[in-house]
Amino acid sequence: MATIPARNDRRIIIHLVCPPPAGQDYDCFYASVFEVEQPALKSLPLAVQQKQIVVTCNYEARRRGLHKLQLIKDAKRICPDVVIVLGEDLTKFRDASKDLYLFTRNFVWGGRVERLGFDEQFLDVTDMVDYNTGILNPNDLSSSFFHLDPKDPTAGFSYDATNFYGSTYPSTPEKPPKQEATRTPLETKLLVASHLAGYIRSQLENEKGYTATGGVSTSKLLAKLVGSVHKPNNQTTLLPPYETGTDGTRSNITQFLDNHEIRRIPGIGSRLAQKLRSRVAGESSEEKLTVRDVRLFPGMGPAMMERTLGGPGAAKGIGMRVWSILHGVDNTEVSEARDLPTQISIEDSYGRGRLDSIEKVRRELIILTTSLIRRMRTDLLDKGEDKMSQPRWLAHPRTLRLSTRPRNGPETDGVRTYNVNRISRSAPLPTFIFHLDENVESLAERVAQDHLLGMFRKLHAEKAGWDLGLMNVAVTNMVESAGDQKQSSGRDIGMMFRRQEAVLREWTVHPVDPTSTAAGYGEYHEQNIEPPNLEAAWEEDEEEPETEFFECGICGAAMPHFAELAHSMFHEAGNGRDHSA
DNA sequence: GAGTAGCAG
DNA sequence: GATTCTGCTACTC
Repeated sequence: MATIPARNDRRIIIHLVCPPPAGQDYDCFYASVFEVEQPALKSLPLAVQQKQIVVTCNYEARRRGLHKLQLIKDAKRICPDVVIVLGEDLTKFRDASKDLYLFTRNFVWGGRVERLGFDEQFLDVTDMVDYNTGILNPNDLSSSFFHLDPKDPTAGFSYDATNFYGSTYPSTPEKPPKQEATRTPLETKLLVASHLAGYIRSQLENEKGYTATGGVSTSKLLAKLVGSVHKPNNQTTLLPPYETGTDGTRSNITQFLDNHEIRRIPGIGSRLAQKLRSRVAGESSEEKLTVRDVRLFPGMGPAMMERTLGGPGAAKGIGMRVWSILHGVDNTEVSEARDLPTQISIEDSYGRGRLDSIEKVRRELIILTTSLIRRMRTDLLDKGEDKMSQPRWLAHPRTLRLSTRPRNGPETDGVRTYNVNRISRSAPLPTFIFHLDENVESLAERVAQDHLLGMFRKLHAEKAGWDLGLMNVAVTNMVESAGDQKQSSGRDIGMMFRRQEAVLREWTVHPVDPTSTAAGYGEYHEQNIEPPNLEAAWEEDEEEPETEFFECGICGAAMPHFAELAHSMFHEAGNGRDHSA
């Protein structure tokens, strides 16, 4: 038996899809947003259009034979009375998604909610469930109370802890409800969590008008997969046992995962599935491959997996990672709420002949950049609480990227048949883009004219002959603004110390040790600390920043202004003149 | 840092 | 298979 990493079954994770997918991988979030806006649409066949395509549609449309990624003209032929709404501008969907996310985050201690796309969320509810499992009264399970706030005994909801809320896998309708005494601790926690999932789903429906499918288990992988067992508008909890017993009882995880088609497993995309298929089923097999087929293939293990999936370009440790997920082992954390995106991009696609001259390109670049700057202003700008305070950039992207997709793909390289279809160029983002006193259109024109067009010519050196299917303008390489009082004061003292050390190292001259700079740089990455950020450098375009120095009254050290807060906290924490102490 | 690949909805 | 309009991570150079 090959080794796999131990599964961490101490966590409890809930996965929500909003709204529930109705079929295979069917997401109709966009359609739901329109329905919530205009409830009359619910009973009509509704399709959301982007370009020539139905990107998604509601249940009624689906019932009439429409489906995702269908051509508009086919949709109209099949269902002549279909209501078509335009969904190329994602603003509305982005806003709805954020609203739902902030809503669920209210319930979850520590804000442990991660978003996946617009319509999915992972909730790490370990602490809430542990707390509420601990206070269960075994003598009166049927009238339990779930505490949503340990400091407010009235906050929460009543529930019946003798049974799971919603469905389970395996479903056990024929068996009588188990007595609490016979439940394992894990089973009890999952049961309690199922009621929390049900409560959050009902709140989502009552308060926001969105139905959701839920999955409850101990990892993101399992919660997500089990959530799609009972759809729509239901939830499923993956029941223990999670381990294969010595007495031969089968792990429900293996049971559950084994029948899944390999491609359906999150993390196994089309490329990995293809590689696995050719290893296990031979080169040109059309058959659907299940997790069991792969797992039980003779000689299969982490090593063969690595040989199958590894190679140049592959992620490190891919073999072990995939081998683990086939056994239901996924110890990836639910990432903490992120309040800033790591990149923002705007793209549009173009029909034949729509983008075949530099003048057309220029016009489109201005349009794209206008949207991009608007998005930067809504997503990266802190508007300030009162009218007196100045808006402030929360982050400064440092890189501008232009991507295009030539209509027939780039030069076919003969070996690879599949379409690697985007090409891109990046450059430093001009800092005038952050000017708030200039109007968006004229900023966009400058960016397009003075920066993007040059990048475009690098991508497409030929003066003519190209015909582009897509252009995308992005800002990436986001650097959060440091020195913001609100943010800084929220951090713990340990964070301050590490920041302090990093800041000082950067500003200390080490003439004898040439490795010191590199060592300091490495630390930012290891500890995930931002390098010192010269805020002033971003504010003005051509001018050199004038760094104001602060002199510490305790130790006499001089430092740039941004280090002052960290430095004084260093002393407040009881440190004296001697920094080496 | 630049550019690409592959994952996701 | 790729079609839409994104956004994330991680690789190579």
